[in-house]
Amino acid sequence: MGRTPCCDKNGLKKGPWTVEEDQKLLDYIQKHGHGRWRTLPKNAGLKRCGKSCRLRWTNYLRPDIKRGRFSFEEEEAIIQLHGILGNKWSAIAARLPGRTDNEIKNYWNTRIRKKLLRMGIDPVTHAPRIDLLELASLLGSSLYNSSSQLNVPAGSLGMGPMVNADVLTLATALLSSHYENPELQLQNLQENQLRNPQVQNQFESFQGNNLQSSIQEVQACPTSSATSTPFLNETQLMQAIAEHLFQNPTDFAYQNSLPNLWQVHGGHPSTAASFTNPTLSFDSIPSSITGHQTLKSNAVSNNTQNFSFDSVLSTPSYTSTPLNSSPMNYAKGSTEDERDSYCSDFLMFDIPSGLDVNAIM
DNA sequence: AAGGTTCCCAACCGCGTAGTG
DNA sequence: TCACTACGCGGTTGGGAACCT
Repeated sequence: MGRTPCCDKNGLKKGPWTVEEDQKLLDYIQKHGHGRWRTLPKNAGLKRCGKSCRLRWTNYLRPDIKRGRFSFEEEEAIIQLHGILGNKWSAIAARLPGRTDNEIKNYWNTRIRKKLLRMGIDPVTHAPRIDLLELASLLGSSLYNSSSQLNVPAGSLGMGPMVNADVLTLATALLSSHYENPELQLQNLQENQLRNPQVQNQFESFQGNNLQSSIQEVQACPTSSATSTPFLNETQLMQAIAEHLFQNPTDFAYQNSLPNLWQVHGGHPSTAASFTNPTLSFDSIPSSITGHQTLKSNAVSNNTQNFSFDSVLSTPSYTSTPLNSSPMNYAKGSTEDERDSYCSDFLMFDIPSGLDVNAIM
């Protein structure tokens, strides 16, 4: 019973690989293939366990490994795929030629994750940070309350909504705790929302709209959309979603997210007059890929037989929303860092006007 | 220059699961 | 069906590099 020890016993070596070890492993695999990893080290004359050899090969020695910095396109693809697949690093790596799951995982944890947090995006859900959204919601509702209480028309001063003192106090508290401990703040607010049905609906709505965010990410970044991104065209994106649903048949958030795509075009299927591109529809996804009749039936029930990702991706209405217009673009980064700016361009969310998010961030 | 801190990434660990007898 | 092996995956860690004070 039990698992056989890997490296701990038998005097097997651990830690960094030497050049000699690399050469032995390389030579052996080039001559014989890796075969059984378990027996490889013995045959190759290495004092390593098979697991260590496999890792060294797949993450470093494999000839098709691409080295160096991740390109903009790769980073964009990772974010898109992570929004669909979550922490399925191997699945993400499978769509990024030459990159390993370990490399992508490290890159996510050390760079992208932090970048998203800086931009107010929750790296787990890919939704806007709930704390900031709630603040916006509070300020928005205060507009209504203060208008009635003070009998001052909204925006009558030409500088956005009036905010009462209580809301200002709450906002200050929110923001200060956000700066002190953003992670904890997010957690606390999410817990609060679970006790607050109204906000919970908002939260679930955002979770369910992850895919929508992904679509906006793609379309809102014209220079990096399907035309220039070598990794994720619309078919690949659809396939990734379909695979995700196939593997997670109870993931209602994603099932719901598909019809929610209509909201991109005005919130209702009937308004989607531009959805006429016949080249890619839900019906074009083989059931063998989706494994989910519900995926297709959902689409059909929403009159989406002509639904096309292309139409979503290429529709200019969202891509051209100017900065500082209403609804204002949330998470529009500054220009100080080109990469950040680039990234923030395809992570845009609507926030009521009158809230200076840049000042908060 | 030196010590401390943070960042980054290669490698490890343990679990889940497919395959096999 | 069960026991076991082998592999692959995702989370975590350790140590060197880079940066800061």
